[in-house]
Amino acid sequence: MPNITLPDGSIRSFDGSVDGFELASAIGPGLAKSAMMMIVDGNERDLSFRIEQDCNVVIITRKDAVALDLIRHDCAHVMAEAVTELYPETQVTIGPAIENGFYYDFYRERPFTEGDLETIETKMHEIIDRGDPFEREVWARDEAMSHYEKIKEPFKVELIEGIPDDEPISFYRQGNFLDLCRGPHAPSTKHVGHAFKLMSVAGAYWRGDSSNPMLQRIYGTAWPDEKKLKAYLNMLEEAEKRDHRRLGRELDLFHMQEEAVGSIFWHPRGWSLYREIEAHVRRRLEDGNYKEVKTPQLIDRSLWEASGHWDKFRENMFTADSEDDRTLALKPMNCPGHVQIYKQGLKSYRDLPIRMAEFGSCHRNEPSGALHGIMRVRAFTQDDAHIFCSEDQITSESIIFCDLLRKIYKDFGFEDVRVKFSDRPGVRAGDDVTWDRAEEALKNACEAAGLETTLNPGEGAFYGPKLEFVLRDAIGRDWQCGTLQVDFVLPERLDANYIASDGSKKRPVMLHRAILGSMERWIGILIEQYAGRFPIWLAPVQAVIATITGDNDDYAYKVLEECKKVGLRAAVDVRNEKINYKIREHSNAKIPVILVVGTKEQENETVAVRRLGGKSQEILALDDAVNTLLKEATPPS
RNA sequence: GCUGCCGUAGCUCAGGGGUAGAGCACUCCAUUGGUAAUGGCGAGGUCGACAGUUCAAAUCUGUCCGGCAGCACCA
Repeated sequence: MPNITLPDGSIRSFDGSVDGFELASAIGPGLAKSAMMMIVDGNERDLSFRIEQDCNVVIITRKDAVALDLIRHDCAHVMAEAVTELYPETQVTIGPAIENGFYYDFYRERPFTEGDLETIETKMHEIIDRGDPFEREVWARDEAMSHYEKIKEPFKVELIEGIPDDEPISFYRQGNFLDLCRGPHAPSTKHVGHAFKLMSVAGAYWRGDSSNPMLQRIYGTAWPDEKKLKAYLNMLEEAEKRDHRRLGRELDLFHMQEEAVGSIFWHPRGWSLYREIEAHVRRRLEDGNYKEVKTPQLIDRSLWEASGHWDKFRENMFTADSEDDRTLALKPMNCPGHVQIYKQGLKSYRDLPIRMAEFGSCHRNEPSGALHGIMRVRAFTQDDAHIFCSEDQITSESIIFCDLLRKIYKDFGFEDVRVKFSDRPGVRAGDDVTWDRAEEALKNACEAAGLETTLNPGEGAFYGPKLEFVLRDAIGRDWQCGTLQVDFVLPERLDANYIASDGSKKRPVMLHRAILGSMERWIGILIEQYAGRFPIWLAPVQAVIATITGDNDDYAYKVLEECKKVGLRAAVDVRNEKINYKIREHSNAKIPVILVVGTKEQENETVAVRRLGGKSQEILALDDAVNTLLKEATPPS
């Protein structure tokens, strides 16, 4: 005799057990038709689930946000059915819903081709139109095992082995397709709808482990309706236009070429951007009482052995031989070098904290498949710093750091940053007591700094826990930029110490920290963030002076001189082209300001100020215009 | 690194066993024009590299290099 409480607070009573279909029908025929699944006391259930006891129930229709994952997961099953129908030799493995869609991993000898995707898609539409119901079955463990052993699907056997004993082993059947699955699913394949598209095929290791066999992953996207699908595909197209690799070329910022894979050739405009960013961070660091240093590129392997990098990082290091038979390594990190500076002379507790910064040029031999534009390269510059402090300074230094980081992110237009807290990994240095202290200190700092973090379990560095500050690029990929890492190990390995107030010798703690992460990655993110339309203080060319006719050339050069005198980055365009042509070209080049000078302006010593994207113009006296621009071009204070 | 796809002019792309194509960009000429493309002429390519098949390879095959997507790895 269940009494069922609905989201509006009303209660429905039934004489006997009731399933979701019956419940939805009792509420209304419209709901019965559009119902996809239900949530019973917080648990997602199929509509066919029988309710025996009093509970709270929410009926989910395709309009509900949670239905999105359901549709995508259903769609993955439909895809798996299509694939097994078309290519019976294929083994299915797993197929979850993900952000924006779903995927399914298959195992087969011959990989899928792009052409196969179309075939599969057609078959999927067919299956959806067939509208077979998704039917849940619960099997005994040994039955399930022997089923998959019999049909020779070792991946599924492995999955069953991983299901805890107290969990039911459920299958879902639709038509002739049967799949091990936790569920829930919509009532039938018809409920998936036709607003989906298969996007790509790629290899993916079984269980995400590169020592396992590689599966064939098909990615798809699925939405409640056609309109949302179109909007998503549109968004992808728009995102492609702000891809930093494309804008880097279009705006003449940098290029890369085969002879220097993973390294960047910065063009004048890109380098201007780079220098402006560096200068700004440098100002902020000076305000934050950091001292900037510079350490060697090539360092003898003995130091890397002592620091532990030779052991842990050897594969990623470039080496070179010197004439006296030494093996030198291009630095992949700056920390050992900074410790060397710290160790020059005795340090007292009174010297701490020491905040040592470097725009450290690092080389890492990244796997070729990891390289990505200027976001992931082999030669990059970290806005690195190490804070040498005592253990009881960890929290306060972390808070100061988080404030600085947020200030700098805000300067560059990033207000919302996701922060991951990575705690102790399985393989680590240092004892558990030390780890407890380090994690505690970092946690306290996050709280005090008002940072919301998500836990990234087991992903800390081997020497300590870390915070990762993550930004997202135009095509939805996440990139770690800033980081804060607590390290008790390196000072020990490299024998750094200080004299405490009681006269004893103590180990300092090292906080490894970066804000931008790498200049290169940061610029990549920045290009995409602004879609190439940089704020005027960062813009490589802040203003172009464009003439109407050749008679205005002299005056144009005079305007240029005035701009340059106050430090504005300006250029003239005295080409024999119409003003329309010049406007269009400099607008496409995303120059923030165009100063048009014609005979009228020349006679009155004025300029016509036209801003990027603006429709109108403003006539200003030359002095006023220069002063206004100068003010706007001042970096954030 | 692994799997798949791709590589033709500076860019975007067509073509495809027998003399290499377009648009934009570039050069030069004419045009001196008021807020997102003035008109015309011209130049520009060992068709990623190397091997093989063939009378003949940009085209077919193989190997390598590089790029792209994903996986793995990571700032």
